[in-house]
Amino acid sequence: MQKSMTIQEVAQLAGVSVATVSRVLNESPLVKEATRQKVLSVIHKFDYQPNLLGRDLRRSETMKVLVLTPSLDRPIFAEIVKGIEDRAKEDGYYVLVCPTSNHLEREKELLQMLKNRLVDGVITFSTTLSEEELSALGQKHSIVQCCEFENASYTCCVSINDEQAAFDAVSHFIELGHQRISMIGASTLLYSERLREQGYRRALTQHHIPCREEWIKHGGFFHHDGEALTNELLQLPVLPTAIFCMNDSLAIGCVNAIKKKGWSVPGDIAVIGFDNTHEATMSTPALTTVHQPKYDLGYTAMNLLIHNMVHTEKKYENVMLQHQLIKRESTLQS
Amino acid sequence: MQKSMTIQEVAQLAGVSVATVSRVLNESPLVKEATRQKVLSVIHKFDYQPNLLGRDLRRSETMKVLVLTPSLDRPIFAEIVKGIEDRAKEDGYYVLVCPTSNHLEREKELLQMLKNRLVDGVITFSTTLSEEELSALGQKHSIVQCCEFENASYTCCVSINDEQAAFDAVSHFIELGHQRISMIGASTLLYSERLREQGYRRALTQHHIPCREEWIKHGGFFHHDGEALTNELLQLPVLPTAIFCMNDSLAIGCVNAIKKKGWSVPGDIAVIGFDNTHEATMSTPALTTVHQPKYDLGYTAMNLLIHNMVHTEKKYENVMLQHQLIKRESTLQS
DNA sequence: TTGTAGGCGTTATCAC
DNA sequence: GTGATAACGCCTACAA
Repeated sequence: MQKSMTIQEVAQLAGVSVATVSRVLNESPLVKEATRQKVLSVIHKFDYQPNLLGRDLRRSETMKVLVLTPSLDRPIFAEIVKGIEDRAKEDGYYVLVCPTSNHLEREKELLQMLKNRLVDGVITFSTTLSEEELSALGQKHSIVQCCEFENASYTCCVSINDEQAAFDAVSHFIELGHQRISMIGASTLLYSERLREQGYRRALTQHHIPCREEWIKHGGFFHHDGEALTNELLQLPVLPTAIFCMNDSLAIGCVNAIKKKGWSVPGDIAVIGFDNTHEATMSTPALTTVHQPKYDLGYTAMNLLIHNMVHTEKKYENVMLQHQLIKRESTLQS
Repeated sequence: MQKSMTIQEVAQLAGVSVATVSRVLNESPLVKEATRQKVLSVIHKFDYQPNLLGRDLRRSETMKVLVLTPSLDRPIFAEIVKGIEDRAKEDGYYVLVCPTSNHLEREKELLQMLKNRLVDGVITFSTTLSEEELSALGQKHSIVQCCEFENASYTCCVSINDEQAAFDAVSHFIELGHQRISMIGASTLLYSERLREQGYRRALTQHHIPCREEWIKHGGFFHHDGEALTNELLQLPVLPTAIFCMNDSLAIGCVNAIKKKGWSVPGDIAVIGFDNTHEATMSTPALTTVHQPKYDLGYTAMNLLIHNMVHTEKKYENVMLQHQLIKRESTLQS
């Protein structure tokens, strides 16, 4: 990059001081209209672009927010990020998305940006940080966890009530007469998934249905994981008649595995997904699934983050938004 | 944020000058091991974190690269970004992903970060900028277009040969005996898509098959777009026996629409997709599709970008990587 | 209403 | 080897 114009040169060319140029740049009302025009004309003539590094350093804020996402190809994130961005725009923040691949080292590198004052705050979907690390970070900096979280003090979180959502889904199966209900998920490391498993167990217990450990499987986030896990289930001596999946991608893979065996959904086995992404309606049969208010989750998370970035006394709170069970063909009473 | 430790305070506590601390920070070899240890012990004791805004300002480089993507929920981008990130890591660059929603205004806001020296370079998938704007920008700054591009001077681009790729796909249909071949895509505004349409027409012409304009449809990127477009096709008086789709999501929607009408793929209508994302193998039938070397595209794009960020004499070149037609069930000879 | 000047936190060029 | 010190580009009291 060749060296570019500075506020000094603009000042000189306009015959005013740098302070005045700065005032014009920041739309200060205490600049005479005539000088303002003079300065603006120079700015436009030479297409002067302020170097915001100078401003950021001086103000010690960057108006940038980092969004840490495990991966870029999970459909649920796209809409959450929309919510984040819309709220960010209201206050002029930049939103920067960085995938971590769920890799601890990578995540720490990215979190360095916060410590190094390169960004003002972070929203994270699922962290690999320990409770202590997160608490320590949360005391000094602004961090909000979204959807998925590590339960720690000095920490903010916006999510749905995962336990209840799973309870609702499994209860729906039970109401339809199912007794042999399986559950497949991505990873037991996820707090949200442990909560959902609790909800799953509570629903079964409440209806005096015994819980079979071999019907609970974990293995990944994607289509092929759902297919693989379901294939494992389908080799069991006693087969489930219903499968509760931790996200819609898994559910699609699950449905596929069942169909490949020549069985039908929901005729032979019913399926419920999670998230209500657009995948859910593209599947045949369309998926019954737990709707997460994705846009609102993002918007709310950013809202909380902005509060904490702006005020010195942070609030550390867990916000829960409403979920909803969307009933579609994959659990239709036959 | 409470005011945090600076290099000055570290210097004082360690009983050395700021210059020495800076040297330690930057791993300069000309520091005596003893003083190095003294400084490091202070740094660790107080968990000093350098404010990189100061460094960036001083060095006038940020080691940050912006990736502009139309949306976050297009599976092809995830893997391209992996390639970008891996190359970036080799030279210590941060990669920041920002969705533009294909919205010109948003894109310009983001591009401001480049002009304002908040990032050192940009990789963009599809821009809404005009040829002139892009050329102007490309002269002063480092920009690489990836996969999708606006054909302008002072511009870099990494992609496959879209025209030839489409030609290959359609030729495959023709070899299988198809004569009534349709094509559905996202938007005629995309340069890549116009190229692919040329390839489509060339293949037909070369085999003396007339081109029917009503068999070419455009309307969006996603499943539901593919379904809607296919439904339009299926209402035509003369139906195609093969449909070439501009991406795998469209193809999945296309297959779905056909199956919902009670027809079979490839029995009644054969389908080819584009990109070879993981969706392609999850569909039933699995999709024949044009493979793009996604990771390599990203890696190569970042490589070129780094060259241009580092050297003052930029190279403006268009790199084409190899595509490949992957044959699967959706075009299987019945 | 405008200008002067100090400082944001760091690096880099000198001397010593 | 190490230490002053002048930038980097901008903002903002304070003075005028």
